[in-house]
Amino acid sequence: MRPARPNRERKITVNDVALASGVSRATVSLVLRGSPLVHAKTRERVERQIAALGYVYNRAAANLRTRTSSSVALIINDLSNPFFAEFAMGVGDALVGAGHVALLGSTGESVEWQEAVLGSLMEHSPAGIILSPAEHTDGPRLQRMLGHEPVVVFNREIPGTQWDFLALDNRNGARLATEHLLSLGHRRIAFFGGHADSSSCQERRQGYLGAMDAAGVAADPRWLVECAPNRVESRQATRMLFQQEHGLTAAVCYNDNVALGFKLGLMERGLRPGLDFALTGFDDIPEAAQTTPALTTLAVDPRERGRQAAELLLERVRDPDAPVRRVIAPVRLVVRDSSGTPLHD
Amino acid sequence: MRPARPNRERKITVNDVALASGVSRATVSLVLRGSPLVHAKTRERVERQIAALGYVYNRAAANLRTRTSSSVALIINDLSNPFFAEFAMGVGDALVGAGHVALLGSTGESVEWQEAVLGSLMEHSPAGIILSPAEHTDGPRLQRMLGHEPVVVFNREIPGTQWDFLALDNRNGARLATEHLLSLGHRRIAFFGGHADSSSCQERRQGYLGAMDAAGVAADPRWLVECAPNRVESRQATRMLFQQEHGLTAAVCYNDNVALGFKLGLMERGLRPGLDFALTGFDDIPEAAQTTPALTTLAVDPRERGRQAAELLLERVRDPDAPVRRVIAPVRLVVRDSSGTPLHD
DNA sequence: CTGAAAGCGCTTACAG
DNA sequence: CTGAAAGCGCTTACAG
Repeated sequence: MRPARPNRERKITVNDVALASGVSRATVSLVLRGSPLVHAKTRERVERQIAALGYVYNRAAANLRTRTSSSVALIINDLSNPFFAEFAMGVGDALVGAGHVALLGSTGESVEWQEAVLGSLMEHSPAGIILSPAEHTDGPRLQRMLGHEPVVVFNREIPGTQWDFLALDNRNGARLATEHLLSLGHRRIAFFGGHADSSSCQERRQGYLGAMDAAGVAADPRWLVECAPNRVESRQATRMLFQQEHGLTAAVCYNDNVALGFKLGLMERGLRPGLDFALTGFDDIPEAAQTTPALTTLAVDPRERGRQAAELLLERVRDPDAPVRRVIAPVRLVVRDSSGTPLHD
Repeated sequence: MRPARPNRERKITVNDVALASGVSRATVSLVLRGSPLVHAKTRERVERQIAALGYVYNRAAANLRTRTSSSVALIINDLSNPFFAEFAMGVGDALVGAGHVALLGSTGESVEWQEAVLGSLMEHSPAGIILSPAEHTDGPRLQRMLGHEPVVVFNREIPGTQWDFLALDNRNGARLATEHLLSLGHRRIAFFGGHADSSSCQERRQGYLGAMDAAGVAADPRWLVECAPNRVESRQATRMLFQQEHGLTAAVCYNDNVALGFKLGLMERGLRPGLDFALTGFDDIPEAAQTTPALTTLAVDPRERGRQAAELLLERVRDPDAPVRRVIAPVRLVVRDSSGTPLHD
């Protein structure tokens, strides 16, 4: 509610353009909106004045009059993660293409901050919200806060809400990774990393367990290791896995960062990734291809997901009564050195 | 200029709140803005109705009336780079704290796209612009386009413009890195990576040359190697450096990504980073601490830079006539394994 | 094809 | 302390 400072110079308005080109405001407005009602000569005259005066369309005023909005709130739980940064770029690109603009908010995985940011963004009357929610988001509370606002939820399901949802095909991705390791001869394969209470971790574990089961391999529950989805935690957590003698030869990691941390953990105890121990990741971050050995992983194309989220939201804005959608985006296995060559016992 | 769809339900306005609480619109407005003119009893009554009706303040309408703006355009050349993503988070945080919101645009280093994005964002009447410009931005053209709009330029100088500028202390950073390598006994030190026509590369090279000069070491011009500031290019470019026999023992790299690519290049030819060859980076991206050996680099705190940029801009908005500022943010040397132990010839 | 008038949701002097 | 009125920059029926 804090007021900002007014601009010094008076802004050029449709009025000024109308005066300068000798027509009414209404006509200028029609020209701006590309109406065919205006005579070509008149249009040309008006457009010349628009350029000459340096007129800038005031979309906020137009939106107020028409009770529309040309902005979309984009709330990202962790923008410092390249996956989400790429997603944000995709959203931004698609919105600009549709004449919209993204209002950016980042929450740093804090539910409180997320609420504050949402409150602030709501006052700018976005046409809708694209939300990559913070962990442990309170669904019903959020639902109450946002009312009938069009919302697309990305990546992480929010229990107790009825919004459009876009996510990766976590289950199939983990299944593909596991099948790949199985096909190389591995049997004692861990699933490593992620928080067991998050929907994406659960889905990936299901994919892993499904593949193990289908191959007739009994997965020891102790092969499911939880850890925060980042490199530091993962590196440390490898210790737990190797203190107990499980005889593991491979691991399906929750994501690339976990896999890269795991790799460091392997190297610390003298194991060579890809040779002594096989690994897979998830996300295909740029580094996956750059590291040595290069990381076998699942490509998820976050930029394209961003575009997709923007389109889903714009559709929802156009048709608020359409049935709620769950879109599961495909992922693609990218095989690289880290999963090694066929294993022969 | 494409119209969006109107919301279905009529929005709750100050009028509704006034009616429900039996006061005038003006009084509601005063309550919203926290004016002391309103009687405590009245205020309470109004606030109860605000909550009961679920009224949401329409900041766009208020801004229109007061001819102010509570948004800031944030244009980032490369959001997929964690450095800029962190910067964007810092900007966002500081803006939310000041009751403002960030309109996000990313350009992907394309000057054309940058112009399109700016044009689109300008129609939303931002209070000002924080611009991390694309390479080869045409200064005078941009200046003409943006007129007297408050602008803070980040990271990369735009020749031919007169805007506030925030950058890292590139010269001193490179100097510190070079001095560090010198202190370990290195003499044949390359400066590796970056585009020679970019201001930040020029500054870093100056810091490097200055330190070499001060140490009485003549830097061979062929030790200055250009390459795009990313890992892939850098890895390839190491070839050129080692094809010629320079007898180099260390390199100051343009940034961390270049250094990490360089490291891969070293390993490909059997050299051990930190043991056979010393390295430094610039930025202190999270990976710098995680890689093995950990990378000696310069910490630049991009999140804090974001906050700083937001504050600079808000000051500029408040006082458009204040003298133009050039703020050079300090950087801090972080010594890690990649620069190795003292060298004895 | 063009113009006069009303109104989007707010704030702000100005009276009372 | 509160209310009536004007106006921010636009668009949109409605006449002409």
